[in-house]
Amino acid sequence: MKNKAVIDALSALANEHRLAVFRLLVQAGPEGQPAGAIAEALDLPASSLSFHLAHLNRAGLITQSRDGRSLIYAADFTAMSGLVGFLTENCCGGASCAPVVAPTQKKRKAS
Amino acid sequence: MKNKAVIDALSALANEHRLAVFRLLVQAGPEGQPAGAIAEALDLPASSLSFHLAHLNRAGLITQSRDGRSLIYAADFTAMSGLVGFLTENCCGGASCAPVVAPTQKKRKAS
DNA sequence: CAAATGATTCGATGATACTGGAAATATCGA
DNA sequence: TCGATATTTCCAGTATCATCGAATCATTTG
Repeated sequence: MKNKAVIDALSALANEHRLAVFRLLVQAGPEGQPAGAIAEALDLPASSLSFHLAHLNRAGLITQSRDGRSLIYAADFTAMSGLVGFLTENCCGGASCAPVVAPTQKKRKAS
Repeated sequence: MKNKAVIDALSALANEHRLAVFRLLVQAGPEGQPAGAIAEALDLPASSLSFHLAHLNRAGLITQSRDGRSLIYAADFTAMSGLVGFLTENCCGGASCAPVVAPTQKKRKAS
């Protein structure tokens, strides 16, 4: 994964709404969701959502396909794993990060 | 890791210079590097670098400590692993991402 | 074709981020 | 204390990002 691609992906996810969209699509699985459903679930104006979807799409984190009038968006797991791979490569690859990742199972309800 | 913290970390890394700084510090290891050395290595004006270091520090990705006149910055591996943990939790936790992460080893240290 | 529907693009506005020189702060050594 | 060194803070100017209503585009249906 190129440096530029990593930055694009990071800045795409570095936004409240886009992170929410992405998580929603990850949960929705490979079948994805139409834009309208996302807008309703996240309570976002259509034009705003479209802006964010385009951003995520440009960054390669989600894919777009048409089904009739609806545009279906789905998370691109390959890109996601590439990003995580890049981060772990630069963090855990050499050092003390890896062992810390696993125990992150605790479900805390911090505000 | 809270949602807000994740966004802070992502947006901190979503910048060419800050990502470079962070990678440099990761490579530098727990001992870190003084601001001046970072500025020279990355060829950044002191005031610009200071801005970025403050940003990374606010996001919890790096730590600051003083050694004489020098301020030493070091990567915070815990925060980093928290971020990676969050991302994998939302990606690989449920699906097909995990298997892709592991094989990302071209040059690996003795296991 | 025309109407209805799902979604994008346009455009103006406000907010936030980045940059880097100059001035200020902190520390060390003589 | 003075001067040199390491960094930060201040400030302004510039650039980029986010918002969302209105207009537009694409598709289906009658």
